[in-house]
Formats: sequence, C-alpha cells, structure tokens
Amino acid sequence: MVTIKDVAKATGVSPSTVSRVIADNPRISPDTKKKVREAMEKLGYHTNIHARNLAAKSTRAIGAIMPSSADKALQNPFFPEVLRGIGAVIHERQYSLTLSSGETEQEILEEVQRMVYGSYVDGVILLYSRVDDPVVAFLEEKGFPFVMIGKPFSRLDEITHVDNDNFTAGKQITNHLIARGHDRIAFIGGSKDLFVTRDRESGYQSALEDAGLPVRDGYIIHTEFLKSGGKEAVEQLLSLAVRPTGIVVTDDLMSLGVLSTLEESGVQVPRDISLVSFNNAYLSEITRPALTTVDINIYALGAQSAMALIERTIDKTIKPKRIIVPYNIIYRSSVREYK
Amino acid sequence: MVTIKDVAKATGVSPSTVSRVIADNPRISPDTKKKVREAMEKLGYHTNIHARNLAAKSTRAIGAIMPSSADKALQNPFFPEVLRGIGAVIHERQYSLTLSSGETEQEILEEVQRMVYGSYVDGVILLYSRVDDPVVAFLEEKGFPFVMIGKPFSRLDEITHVDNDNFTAGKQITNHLIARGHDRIAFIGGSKDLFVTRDRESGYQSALEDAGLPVRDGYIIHTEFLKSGGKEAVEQLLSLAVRPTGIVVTDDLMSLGVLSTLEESGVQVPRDISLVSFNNAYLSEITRPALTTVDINIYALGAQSAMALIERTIDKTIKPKRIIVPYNIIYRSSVREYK
DNA sequence: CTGTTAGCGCATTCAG
DNA sequence: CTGAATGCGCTAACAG
Repeated sequence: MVTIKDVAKATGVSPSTVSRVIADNPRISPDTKKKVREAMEKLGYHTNIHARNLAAKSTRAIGAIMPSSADKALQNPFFPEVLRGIGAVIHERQYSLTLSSGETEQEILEEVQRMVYGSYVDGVILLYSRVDDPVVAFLEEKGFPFVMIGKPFSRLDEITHVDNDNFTAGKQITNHLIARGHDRIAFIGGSKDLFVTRDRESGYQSALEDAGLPVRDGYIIHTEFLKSGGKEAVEQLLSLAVRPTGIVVTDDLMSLGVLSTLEESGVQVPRDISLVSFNNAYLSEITRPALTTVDINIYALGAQSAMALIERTIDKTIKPKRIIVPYNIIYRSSVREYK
Repeated sequence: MVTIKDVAKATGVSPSTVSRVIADNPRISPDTKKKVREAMEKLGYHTNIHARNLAAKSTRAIGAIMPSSADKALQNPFFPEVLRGIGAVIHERQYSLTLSSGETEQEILEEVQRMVYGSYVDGVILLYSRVDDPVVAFLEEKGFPFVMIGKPFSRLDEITHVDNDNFTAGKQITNHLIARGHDRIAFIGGSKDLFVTRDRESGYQSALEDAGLPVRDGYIIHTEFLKSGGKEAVEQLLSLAVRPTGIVVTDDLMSLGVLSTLEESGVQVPRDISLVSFNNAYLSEITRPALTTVDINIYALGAQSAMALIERTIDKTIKPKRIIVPYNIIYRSSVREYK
C-alpha cells in the first residue's frame, strides 16, 4: 500500500505537505502541489479513509436507513429511485454511502447505533417515517446529524426533512377528477400511521369540501401497503350501494393492484371508474391504461436530503429546515370525463 | 467518545486486555472477560471501526456495486430484493454494507477504485454482469475479493459467482407452454449482451428443439430492457403472418408492458396468447392476469453472494466457485391450454 | 509556505 | 493469563 510517506519521499517534501495538498490547502505553492500530485498519480496513491477518519474525525460517509425489510414495501420502486438521487450527490461530493438494512425495528435500531457509535458515518438519512420511531429518538438524544425523507411525527421544526407538499398534491389531483365531472370520488391509501397517507387524504377531503361534495360513507379506505394488491379495498368499494366514479390511490404500485382487481370485477378503467395515483414510478406508464399520477420527484427527494445532510454534518450549528420538493401531475389515460 | 482505555481504567486492566476480550481471545480468564464486558456495557463502549481497521486491516464491510444508474433497469424490483438478501447476512455477521452508485460506467469504476484503494471494504459484490466490464478487470488485476451475481463473461472458473440455472429454467418454462399445447412460441428478452438473456433463450430454443418445434422467423426479439415497455417487441410479433400463441418473456417488469400492449391491441391473455415470465417480482401477482413466472429466488441470490464473499475475504486462498440457487415455477393465470 | 511533533483508537508483537 | 510498547496512515497544531 502506498502511503503519504511514500509520496513525500518521492517528492522530497514532508508527509504533512502531502497531506496539505490532498486537502488542497491554499498555503501550499502551486509548484509543490503539482509535483506532489504527479507523484501521487505516478505511485498510485489513494488516501486511506480509516487513517483519515481516525485523525480528522470525519468519515465523509453517510448512512441511508431503509425501512424494515420484512415490509413488502421495500419492493416499491421508490427506494432504488431515492437511492439513485442520494447516490448522485454522494458521488459528486466524494462521499460514500452505507446502507442499513435490518429485518425488524429492533435490528434497524441496532444498526443505526452501531453506525453512530462506531463512527461509521457522519450523518444519516431516514428513508421512511413512522410513529414513535426509536431511531429518531436515539438520533435526537445523541444530537447526531440526520435528515428525514417525509414528514417527522413530532418536532417538525427541529428535524430537517425533505418532503412534498402532499396536501396540495392530493387536493390538486382530486380537483382534476372533480373538474372532469366526477362527484363520487373515493380514496385508497396506505396505513393511516403514515403522514404521506394522511396528508394526501386531507388534500382529497379538502378538495371535496371546496367543491361542496360529500365524503361518502365507506369512500375512504386504508389498506396495508401492498396487501393483496388493494384487492379488498376495491371489493369494499364495489360492494357499496353507490359506487364511486373516481378513485384516488396513494401509490402507483397499489394502483396496479387496484386496476387489476377493478377490471377483473368487470369494471373498466377509465370507462367505468377513473383512477389517479401517486409517484410516477416507471410502471405507471406501462400499465393499461397508463396512469394519471403525480410525479413527486423521488430522485430530487433523495438528492436534496443528501445535500441537506452533508451540509449539516459540515456545519452542525445550521438550523433545521424543511425542504419541499415540487411535484407535478402527469396526465395519462386513467381518467375520463364523467357525464 | 468512550474508548478502550476508558473501560481498561474502569476495570483496572490494561487496554490490550480489553482489546482481547473484544476479540474474544481464548486466553483471557472468564472472570476478567465478564468484568470487562460489564464495564463496556456500563460505559456504553463501541469499537471504533476506523481505529480497528487501521490496526487490523479488516473493515468488516463489503461493497455492493449497482449497475449504472442511468439505466432504467434500476427500477426493477430485483435490486431492493437482492439488497435485502445481502443485508440479512451482513447484519447477522455484523458487517456493514457500502453501496456504490455511479451514473456512468466510468463513475462506477472510479467508485470501485476508491473503495478498494481507500480500503473502504474487504470485498465487493457485483450486482450486475456485463461484457468487458472494466470493473471486473480491475478487481481481478488487483486480486481484490469479489463475487458476482449472474454469470461472468469470461474466466467462469476463476470468478466466484452466484447464479440460477437459467438455461434449464428457460427450458422448463417453455416446456410448460409446450405441454399445454402451444407450438408457436415466441421469446422476448433483454439485451443479448446479458448472459441471463442468452441462457434463458438457449433454454427456450432447446425446449423447442426437443419437441421438434421450429424457431420461427421473427419469433425471437431482443429489446432494450424496459424500452417503451416492450411495446415494439409486441408490435413486431403481432405484425407477423403467423402469430405466436405463447410468449416467453425474461422479466416480470417487461411482462407488464407486454401484457399492456397486447391487450391494448385487442389480444387477450391468456385467451389469445399465453405468457410466461421470470423473477416473480411482487408485481407479477397483481397483474391481470397474474403471471406464471419462474421464481429465481432473488433474496437467496443476495444472501448467498454475501456469504460467499465474506468467506472469501476471510480466507483468501479459498477456491473460486459457482453457486447455483434453485428456482421454481409459480403457476398463475397467464397460460391456458391451447387447442 | 513547509517541516516537526503528537496523537486519533485499536491490535499485536514481545515479555513476563 | 496479562501488561507494555509499537505502529497502522493520516491530520493538526505548533514552529519556523
């Protein structure tokens, strides 16, 4: 392994000088910088992060915490896409990314603890958000830098988080249905413990309200995420005396299941029922019909959170902030004019 | 930060003793072990990996290399699932996982180089496999431990890899179609640069051959993975004078697109055309019809590769091996008896 | 602008 | 069975 000493020797300078040119310290003459860099190149020098970290106490690594892998939700294309966003800034800033899995909540907590205590990373991004998360509690207690994708369940103003304006998005997409003549609109969301669900649902309700439309009995359904593809939800809806003509579904993958169940039951989309969805996953353009969905810009969610986190790890006095990434609606073929 | 010295002091032993109990060195008396461990617990000691690595030259970390993120293929649920498999053994063995992104092949190579030169990880898992991969060349040249998921393009016997028997799987699933009376069977695969595609295709061909069935002109189509959801592939197939009655598609996500295009063109699955697929992603059970698909056990692919890699990093003299994880066919509703 | 000196926290000789 | 000494590769004062 070629070390800083080797290049020092080869260049005829001291190790600390080499260290300085690595850090691009401005008080080093361009000449020696050049010389040293050439030697580094020639010898194939690469800095050993462990040594650096030990000395400097900065890992230039961040951790991404995935939700419990027991959760089927992991199969949601959301994750590769956030990871891609995070990865982009990670790479650009020459950081590295440690991924935390964990099958149970307990395991996740343990991994996070190992990460922070073992000084594996400078900060952490939570890729999920749940009620009473012990991980959040731990991180806050330790004063360890972290940012959250989604909305924290408490101390909103004290936790840096990156989110969409899900309320407005929910409202707008519902309004789209209303504007197309729908007045019996149902809502299928994931667990109500999730803020995404809640916010989108509130937006949905608000849209109905503004339009003077009632929220009918049985028109709001929460289903375990991915559970039997929203089959039960659809069945409930279809068993209603007055069926909806439009449905707002909070996730594309769920929509796929909803779509299938609907058509299996002989109701056609959008002929009989219109569907709008969220996330704009790749699959939403290849379903039949292709889904009108709100693109929440998952990539940006990831990239922004990484940037915010890195910023925080560098300057710990920085104030917590909320970052809202814009969404936009992609109009496709799952909605039709009603009457 | 509580160090080894702190617990040494608290216990009245020397730092080296503490180090030894951490390593569970057998030549330490049970008594002192107990004492030291209690102190560690009490003080909240956690070993600093960077210090450990510097001294011991083992990171207990492995790197997972994703394919180019420019590739849409990243949205394939394959990745979360392998990662879940890898994560499980990582966690169990108390290792950590570094994820490498990278938008271009060049970036990926750079990241891998940084990982190995900077001694970020003890070994690396390649989550993809392509022709003439400079990453593989680099890893081999450096003699750096790595395993590959899928089939290496050369030096098959020198690269430890974890794969399915895609040939037989392809053959068997095609036979399923044949057994159900189909004799005009087409094949839609991803890039022919991918071994998965090639192997599955060979299996398909072999099945036809064994059954004395011809491979008709235009019946084998390669399409860029995910490209417009296999739309063009289907259109080509449908424009043929003699249409197939069955199609073998090499990936569930692609199947979704194929399914959509088929039905949009007015051909019903499985009434008019039967479909079989690969991977058994979650979505394959919620499409309409649900897909008959071969479950390649993605989770095991991940877990096995992690185990093999860890094994290799511990004992570098270990011989390269090929690990075949079993598949099994999941019969659902996308195939019907023909004639 | 550059060299010298000290560690960072831990594992590992080598003694005992 | 345990302690003392040394160094892993690098950064960070402190001098100059």
